[in-house]
Amino acid sequence: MGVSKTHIFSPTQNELAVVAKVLAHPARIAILEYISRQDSCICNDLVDIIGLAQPTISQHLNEIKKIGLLKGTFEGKNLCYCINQERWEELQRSFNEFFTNINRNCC
Amino acid sequence: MGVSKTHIFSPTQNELAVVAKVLAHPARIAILEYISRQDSCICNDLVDIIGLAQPTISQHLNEIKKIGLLKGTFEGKNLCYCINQERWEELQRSFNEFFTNINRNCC
DNA sequence: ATTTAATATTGCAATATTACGATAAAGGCA
DNA sequence: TGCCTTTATCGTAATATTGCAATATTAAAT
Repeated sequence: MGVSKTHIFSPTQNELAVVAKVLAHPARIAILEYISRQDSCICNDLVDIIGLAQPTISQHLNEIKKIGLLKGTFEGKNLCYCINQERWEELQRSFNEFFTNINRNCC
Repeated sequence: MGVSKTHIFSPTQNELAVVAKVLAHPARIAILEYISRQDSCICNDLVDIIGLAQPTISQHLNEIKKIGLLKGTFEGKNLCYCINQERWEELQRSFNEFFTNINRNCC
């Protein structure tokens, strides 16, 4: 069938999976890393830096935006994307909780 | 084209993305959580617990195994899957490093 | 108002993922 | 040996993802 049966899993499990899916592409990892390295947040050169076509970059940015990780504001003609700090720390906590809650003392 | 252009990204970026992709499905999150809750590591009831067909569970286990997160050993008739503690901690460090290295002081 | 530059959207092709029925393989047990 | 139970693999259908060319949109600049 090809459909994820999300309804049989808990909200927590689904949310973690959704966030992981956004991180599951090197371009999106690279985009996040690049934005974080910028002093200002003008990022209209992502296309040149990453090496993917402009529509593709736009789509990846949209995926990242969907989980609330980007705040976008206009600065003149150009769009300015920044990382949403509160959301970022929230996700960091979620992942860390997931990793530490797993009991590995077996075998 | 539909192909991830992995060659234009760094090994670190690709590796993080590969691991995130494994976590990007609620069934695999649920499987990891279930295995971690077991005292022993006999996990032949995953099919009943998760609610997916046996071949599907087998495939998910295989995805998790591919990134080295599972150690499998035979115990009589049944296969025993356990979490690979060293690998688990390694991935926890990778994710934590990624999350903490991102500079969010902008906007 | 027209041009220019940056980003978004649409449409489509190639490929990947998800899921399961059918079947195979392997070990334990009668 | 033959049967049962458990896990793996194959084949296939449905859907999702990735990527880009073409086009649309938006706002600044001329």
